[in-house]
Amino acid sequence: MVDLELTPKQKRGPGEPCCEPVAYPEVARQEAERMAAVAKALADPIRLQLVDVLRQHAGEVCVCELTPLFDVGQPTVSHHLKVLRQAGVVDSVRRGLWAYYFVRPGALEDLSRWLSR
Amino acid sequence: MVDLELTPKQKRGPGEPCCEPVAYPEVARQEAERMAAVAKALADPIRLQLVDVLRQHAGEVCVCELTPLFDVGQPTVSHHLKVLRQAGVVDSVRRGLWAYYFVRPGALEDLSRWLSR
DNA sequence: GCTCCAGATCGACCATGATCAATCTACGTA
DNA sequence: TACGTAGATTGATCATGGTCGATCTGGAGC
Repeated sequence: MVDLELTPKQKRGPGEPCCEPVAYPEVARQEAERMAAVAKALADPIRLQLVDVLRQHAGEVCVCELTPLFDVGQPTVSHHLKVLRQAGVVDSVRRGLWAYYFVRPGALEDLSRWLSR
Repeated sequence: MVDLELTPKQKRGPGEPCCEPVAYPEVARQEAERMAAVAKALADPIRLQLVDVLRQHAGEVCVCELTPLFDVGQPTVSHHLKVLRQAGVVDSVRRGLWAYYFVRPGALEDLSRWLSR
């Protein structure tokens, strides 16, 4: 055990070391930032419920079926879907007048695996 | 296939049904809201990096080692740790002058499993 | 007692984000 | 062509949240 040279400010009582020095490599930082971006997209109750509904109906769900599930207006649902789409969590196809949303395959896997390390 | 009775506003072209009606049970809603609370706590880059650092050093890490890892002030780091603690993601013990934080065992499992469900 | 330090809390400031009313854009139908 | 509808966009409002400086708390040492 090496006796680290400490300035008076960092002086510690004998037998009371603070803890091991901690390093946080840049690679881990960048991965964490990507995970945080996905987590941010999921950090709203309505958005998480949207994802839940979409994946339970494997395939596509029309926006006109999603909107009445929540007591917010249609523009708000549209906004939340946009946030999810920009985060790469969901995608959509237009067919006629209607827009169909679906969870992008594997979109949640990275975060799930990161969380369970 | 039952021909649903539609008001003129919901009238659809023949051969162009919107999609299957969607139900979202209350139980699923509540679970989603709990998941959203955890996701919210993880939705900040600094907080996710804090979690990352803590779990990589299995055991405890002193706040005085965490603070210099980020270019925000000490009160801000303290704030983020508080958010994580209130969400049940981390916990802390005080020992002497120092506070040691650690990831609560299994704290991230629920969200991870929900995501990969 | 007093002083120093680690960490938490407070108060204020500012940026972000959720929401809605109104409008716009396509598309389908008559 | 004109009209109605699904959904996206705009702009404004209001709440939330990240940040910092200053202060407070409590333990350790003198």
